[in-house]
Amino acid sequence: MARPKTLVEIAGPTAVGKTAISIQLATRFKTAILSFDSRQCYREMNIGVARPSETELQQATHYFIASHSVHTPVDAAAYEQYALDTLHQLFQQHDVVIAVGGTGLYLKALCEGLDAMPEIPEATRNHLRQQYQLNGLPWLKDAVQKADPVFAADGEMENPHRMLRALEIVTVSGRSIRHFQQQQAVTRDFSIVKIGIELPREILVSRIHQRVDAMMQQGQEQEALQLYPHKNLQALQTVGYQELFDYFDGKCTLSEAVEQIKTHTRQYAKRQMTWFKKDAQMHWFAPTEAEAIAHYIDTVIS
RNA sequence: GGUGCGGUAGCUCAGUUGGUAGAGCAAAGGACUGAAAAUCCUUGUGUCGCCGGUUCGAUUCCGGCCCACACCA
Repeated sequence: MARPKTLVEIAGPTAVGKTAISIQLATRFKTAILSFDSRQCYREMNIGVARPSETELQQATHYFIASHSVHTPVDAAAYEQYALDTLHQLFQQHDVVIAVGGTGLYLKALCEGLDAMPEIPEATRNHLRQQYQLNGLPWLKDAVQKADPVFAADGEMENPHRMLRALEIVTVSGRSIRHFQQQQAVTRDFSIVKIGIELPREILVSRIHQRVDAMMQQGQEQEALQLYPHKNLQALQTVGYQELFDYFDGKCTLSEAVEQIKTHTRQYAKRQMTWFKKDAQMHWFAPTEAEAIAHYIDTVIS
């Protein structure tokens, strides 16, 4: 009989100290780490997304870190598939696997699954986005109103991403996106322990500021410059890059760009906390409590 | 020292032909099933620089003062 398998996930805002804890836990449980970070998976991005260092990567086997290219972007559904495949393999050798990251939607996809949706051909997606670029929000509202009145009735009709998604689905399938969104969480064949890492806001803010300054010292400007030709790629709609692209475009000074990076990182951390705090299953710890977390995991899995 | 321009929300500013004021950004809270480090929603009382005068009423008009910037000496 197979032994029970457990996924221990470590969630929290950027710069809170998740990487160090996850490596300590992976070492302690002699296991591997699966990331759920939507940006550290791209090999072209390193400094700006605070990817774990080479030294850190050698201390534990990491998955979904520098595993993809910005030219073949990952989305939440692709992540779910990748993560489940990876876990299937890892659970052959380990009873516990550590997941760590800050992307709420990816964590949700991993824990609860996403409903199956029709595939959207590239051509359709590009066409609709182009129409929106050309004609703006009024056109998009009108198009959604006509094509998917069900979504238009209760959907976010000021949110271009959501409207474009609804429009893609109805264009391809002829049915409302609501038809596919069953919202029924799937049951995984492993159990899940949710750990949240948090710090008082002022402390997190000062850590964020320090980290941004450190990134600049490590050569983030150069890293961004190399990616500047690809600034419109989806993967590069990322804090720490867009602000420097604005600087390269002459829209602001370098120090203004750095201030913007700090501000946007603070705002991002706040959104992450909003997402994770509403999860009642999350057990919260400080980043200094690796031992307490390990004990907690022991009591849960035994 | 003189002249000019300004001093309004944490910041940048708008405005009130006299009835105590509003945008953007920031901040705070929230949403979020294939772009998610994305995208979107909600929230604006602040001695309107200080002191006087006129007025039923001044942030708004008048006088003085202080401060900042620019130019002239």
